[in-house]
Amino acid sequence: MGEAAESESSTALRRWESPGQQPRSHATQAAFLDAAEALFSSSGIEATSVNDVAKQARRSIGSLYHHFQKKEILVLAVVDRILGDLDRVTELRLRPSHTKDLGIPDIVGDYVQTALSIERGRPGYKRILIEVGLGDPQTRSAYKRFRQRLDGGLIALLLERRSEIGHSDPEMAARFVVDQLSAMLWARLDRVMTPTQLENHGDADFMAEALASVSAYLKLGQEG
Amino acid sequence: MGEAAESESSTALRRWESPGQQPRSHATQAAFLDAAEALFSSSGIEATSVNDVAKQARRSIGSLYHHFQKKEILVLAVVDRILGDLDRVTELRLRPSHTKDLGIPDIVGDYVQTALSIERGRPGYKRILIEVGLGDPQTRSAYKRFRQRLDGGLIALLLERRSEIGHSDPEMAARFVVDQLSAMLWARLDRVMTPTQLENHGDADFMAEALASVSAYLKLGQEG
DNA sequence: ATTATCTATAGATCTATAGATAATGC
DNA sequence: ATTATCTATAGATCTATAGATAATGC
Repeated sequence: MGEAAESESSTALRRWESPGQQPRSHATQAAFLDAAEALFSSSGIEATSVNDVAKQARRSIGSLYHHFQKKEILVLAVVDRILGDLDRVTELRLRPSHTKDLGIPDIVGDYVQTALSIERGRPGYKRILIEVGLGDPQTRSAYKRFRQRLDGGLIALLLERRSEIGHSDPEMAARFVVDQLSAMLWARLDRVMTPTQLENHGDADFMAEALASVSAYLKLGQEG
Repeated sequence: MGEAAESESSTALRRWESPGQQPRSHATQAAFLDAAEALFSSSGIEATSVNDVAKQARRSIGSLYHHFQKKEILVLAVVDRILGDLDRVTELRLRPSHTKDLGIPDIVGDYVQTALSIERGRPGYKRILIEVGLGDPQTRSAYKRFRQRLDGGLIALLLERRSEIGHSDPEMAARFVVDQLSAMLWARLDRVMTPTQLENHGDADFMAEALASVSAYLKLGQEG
């Protein structure tokens, strides 16, 4: 639990950070961030007024503006907190100690389960990232950096096990597989606007078919 | 070419439809719809004011409200037009005459190409459907009906060729494949917030790998 | 003395309407 | 006579600030 550990690898941006000398500041800021994140993810950012946020946080609008100079800065603070949390979770999962001695199916299974648990633990966070990212290049690239670390990490793990892969172009095949998995996960977890044909099947069925697909496409266990 | 044809199969809702007795009404309404769709898809609906729409359409705000009683009704009209157009395109593609004598790889290739051309011909339409759908169950179910017709159509075509499929559960496998393809297409076409590992590869590479994956997973040509 | 919080409100949108003017079609 | 369009603006938000009051920490 070294606090310094996150400083290097974080894709978060920390574009707000008020001086905040009194301890109660942290509780208040957290209350505003919690309220904002909840309202933003359920109703959208533009549809949420700063007064809604203050009301939900049981604080005044004046206090909100004392901590966050503009609505935009509150929004970016919410985004930063989300990206920072995601970084921390994925950093743990990608540690070599977690993955050594595992074959490709286990690695892929772990990736799928991590993704499912992240999304279910924080439903709607992507809605926020999308709404902000559409207008803010910095958020877009911060999110891309996060995805690149996560997906790039999985690709590296797959290519460390290239002896298991029978596909004639393992580099491209690994990238294709990562695209395929993350796209399907996104679709499966967005229950609002992306209907899927397998939504009546449980995670176990989904996972089994995903592994079968990856295994067949990569030609696992048949050296090329 | 057969105006009555669309009435039965359309998932569109036609919830606005002003009387519009004068011919010029149609041109004006189209100008408002064009302007609204363009602004909504690039800036978002909430961020676009009705005044922006009127300005872009080179008409007055009063005229806009003469044709569309509220902003909400303008929004729903834009959505209806999109869904109606999508219905028409996919209806053509799913005609039996287009698909007979084709094997599964050709069918899948055709599906992928149709999807790519739809999205590229109308970039950003999904942003509108998502923003409206998040708040409006009717739009959500209309879009789901459209997707169900399209994906269900592809599944039916695959299952008509079940003798080509070696997978032990062809029904589930067909559904999985459709989910997989549409998820990847969505990800590939959303260049804003969904980074992909294959974005530097052209459509030909993407298509080749997608077909290879489908073929390997379904075990095409190896009777189960 | 400094930081945090609150109430009240100024000022900037944005939606929607009223009412006058112009174009269309019987 | 009816339909379509325009200008001007009322009324409802919503963001952000001013200025007073309360809590904290040296």
